[in-house]
Amino acid sequence: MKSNLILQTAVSHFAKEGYEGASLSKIADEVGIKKPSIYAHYKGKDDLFLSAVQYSLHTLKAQLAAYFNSMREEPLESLLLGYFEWLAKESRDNERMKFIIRVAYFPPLKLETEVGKLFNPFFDTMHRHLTRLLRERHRHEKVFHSEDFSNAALAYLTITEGVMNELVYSGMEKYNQRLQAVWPIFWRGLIR
Amino acid sequence: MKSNLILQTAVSHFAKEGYEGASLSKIADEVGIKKPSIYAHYKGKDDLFLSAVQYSLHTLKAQLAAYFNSMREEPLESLLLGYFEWLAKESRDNERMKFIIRVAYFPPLKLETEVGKLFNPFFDTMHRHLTRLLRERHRHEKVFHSEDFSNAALAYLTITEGVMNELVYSGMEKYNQRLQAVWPIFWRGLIR
DNA sequence: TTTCACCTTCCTAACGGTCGTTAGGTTATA
DNA sequence: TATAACCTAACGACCGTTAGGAAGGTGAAA
Repeated sequence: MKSNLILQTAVSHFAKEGYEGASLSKIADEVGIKKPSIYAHYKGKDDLFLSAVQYSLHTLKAQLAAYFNSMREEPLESLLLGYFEWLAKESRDNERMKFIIRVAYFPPLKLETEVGKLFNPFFDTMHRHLTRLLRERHRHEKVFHSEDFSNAALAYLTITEGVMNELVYSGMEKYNQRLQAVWPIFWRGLIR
Repeated sequence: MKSNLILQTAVSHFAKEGYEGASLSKIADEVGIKKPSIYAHYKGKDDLFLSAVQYSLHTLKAQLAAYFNSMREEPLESLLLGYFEWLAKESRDNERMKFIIRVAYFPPLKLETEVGKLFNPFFDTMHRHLTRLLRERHRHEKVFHSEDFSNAALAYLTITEGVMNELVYSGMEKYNQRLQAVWPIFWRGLIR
């Protein structure tokens, strides 16, 4: 499927150079075709970009579901902390995570609203599922200091983003450093 | 000073469109001059961009020093929490903060190393000053759970970045929401 | 005090290059 | 035979940059 190869190459280029910085010529070069051939698969640069966003979010969603499902039986702290390791492992080689973060924070101005329409439901779903997870765990075993699970989930997501930025920007070492700094404090503040 | 007006306009454009997306024509238009006139003040786009980074970091550094100095006598939690309010107020109208964050996380590829040379000392200084502040406060009054002040400072900075991203991306409302979610947990985890 | 050279700042015009995109044709697959 | 996938060629638009010159101010020499 050439169309999919174009998409993945595009993700990598958009991640590294941004929407404006990436060029269809260079994407086509890496795929091994000529620039106009891209138009046999996508309507234009915007279409390719939005398809890349959609594809990336869809893939991430599936991976997240798989992770949380596989950790269903684990203790809560292993699950929440393991998520960070999982994120690091997942985003080490592939550039999809970097692309997602870049687009979330700095979408191209002219596609801002359309990007938002793709992202906002994603974040809301994340928040909702996490809130439910915390609440259910608390029902079986009173682990938390507060019963405001929505805010606890939001706090967790905030920290996720904080260290994830460090991951895409400064690499694995500083990421682990940050994680080890912030997690004990956060966890201690969270539980009873 | 026309040269300074160009610089500030450039900051605003680079913040909104990124290095590749911003164009010298549009910057010149907003300043009220023609594009080649920029070359009377800066050697080229790269020079203008790096000057903008330097100027922004220099200004931020001065403002930070002023804030922490003015809060010298305040209780620690007021100082640390007030910093978030201060950040929000400072970055509401001006685009300098957005520019700084964007450049820190997604510098133009070809200027990556030079940008790093400007940013890394800045973050290191922040981390060092904050560590010292926490240690000194603890000497006068035992407030903290742990005595690893370096990691506590790092955790604080991580949270700062996490919510600050929310500020530049989603605006004031979601920023406050996140801050109110994460702060009580963080503070509870930090103190004895 | 005038003159002249110099420098800064701005301009118009134009350069080569890259961008995204389209037209139109070829080839292979279904 | 129709359609999808690719090609070459070329389009207009914009990019950063340079050349070359006009205007105005500054400061030293006459």
